[in-house]
Amino acid sequence: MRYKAGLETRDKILQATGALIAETGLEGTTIKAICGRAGVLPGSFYNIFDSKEQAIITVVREAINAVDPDPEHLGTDTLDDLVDAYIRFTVEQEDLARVYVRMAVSGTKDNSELRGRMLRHHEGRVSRFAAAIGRQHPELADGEARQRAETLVSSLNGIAIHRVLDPAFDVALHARSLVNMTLAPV
Amino acid sequence: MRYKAGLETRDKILQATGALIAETGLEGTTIKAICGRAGVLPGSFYNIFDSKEQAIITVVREAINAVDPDPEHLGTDTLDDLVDAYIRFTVEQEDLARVYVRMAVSGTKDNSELRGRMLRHHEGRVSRFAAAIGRQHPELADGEARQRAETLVSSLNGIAIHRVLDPAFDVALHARSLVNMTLAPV
DNA sequence: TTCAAATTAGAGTGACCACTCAAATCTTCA
DNA sequence: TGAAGATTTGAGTGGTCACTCTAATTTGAA
Repeated sequence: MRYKAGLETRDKILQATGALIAETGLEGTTIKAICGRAGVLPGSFYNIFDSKEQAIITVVREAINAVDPDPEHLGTDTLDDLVDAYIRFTVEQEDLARVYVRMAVSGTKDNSELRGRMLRHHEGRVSRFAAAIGRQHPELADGEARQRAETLVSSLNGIAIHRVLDPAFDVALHARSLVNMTLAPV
Repeated sequence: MRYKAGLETRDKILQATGALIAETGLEGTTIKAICGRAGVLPGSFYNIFDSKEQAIITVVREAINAVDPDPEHLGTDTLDDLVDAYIRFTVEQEDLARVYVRMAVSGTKDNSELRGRMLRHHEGRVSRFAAAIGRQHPELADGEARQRAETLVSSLNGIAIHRVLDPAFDVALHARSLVNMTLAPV
């Protein structure tokens, strides 16, 4: 992918993939549908992406990065910023959020490739949450902040998933409640 | 299904389905595999179940019921009992837990059939959690107990899902921490 | 013993899907 | 401008899958 044409094709494919996920879920997002929508042929698709999965992962990752309150990882984000970004992704991109969850639980228990990647992503998020907690409450031991971050992030995942099931679920309310509990003194 | 033979076939199919889910995940759990393992032919399968999905749902539901601390819904269960049962299902039946989550997030946003059923199930669980919280802390307003139960159950879901991704994740630790936070005074 | 209904047999169906490949064409830069 | 390499073309492949259908067989109540 060194020429302009390749980049344009890539963009068209990613856009078509995102639109299809929103409209038809993962079921409707076939190679044929993606290519048809993007005005591209399967050969071109596979010239750029190794697999359908790779294209989908790219779409999700870019959407997640788009709401990052501190994309450069400068450590300037507060816990509220981080939680906000998380909620925004969940609420504004619910279709992608569903796909994200779905990828996480797909495959067998020893399908380590994708799972490892998601764990690393989760790990990074926990670290940032822990750092933000530490900044806000310096009296907290590092280990304590980290454990609270772990509980918080996993719990937020649960909130997000429930919202995927029930669009009326008040994500913000429960997220706030979790943050308060997390920052409460022992 | 009025004769003994039909019931036996049903059992064989459910057992084979459960075993296949544990061994190969949802991908390997095809009609062909189920029938082969159960020593049954597709015709028999479809004489008893309307679809593959129905058989899988049956397996999951029966496994969840099997760990219910109060199957008769007498209201004798404590919050710890409920959380324990939840954790047990997550840890001991991790393959089924993964399938459970997967079914929840499968399909499109308006695939209301299965989703509605799971929401009702979740709703029932929240009610029992709320009742247990109320029994333990009668000074709490009903609405408050219920909201805490909602946050707790959703958060536990998140914990469970993370455990599905990372078998080393200490579910019990984080669950306990959540319970403590939930029961803490405002 | 009879017979209607339940159950099994098992080959078959049609659809769909992710992905491939070799030839043709285009793009860039030396 | 030439040529190396990037990109497109698009028909094709091999496979899998959930599910169906009709005829044969078995069951159990009357």
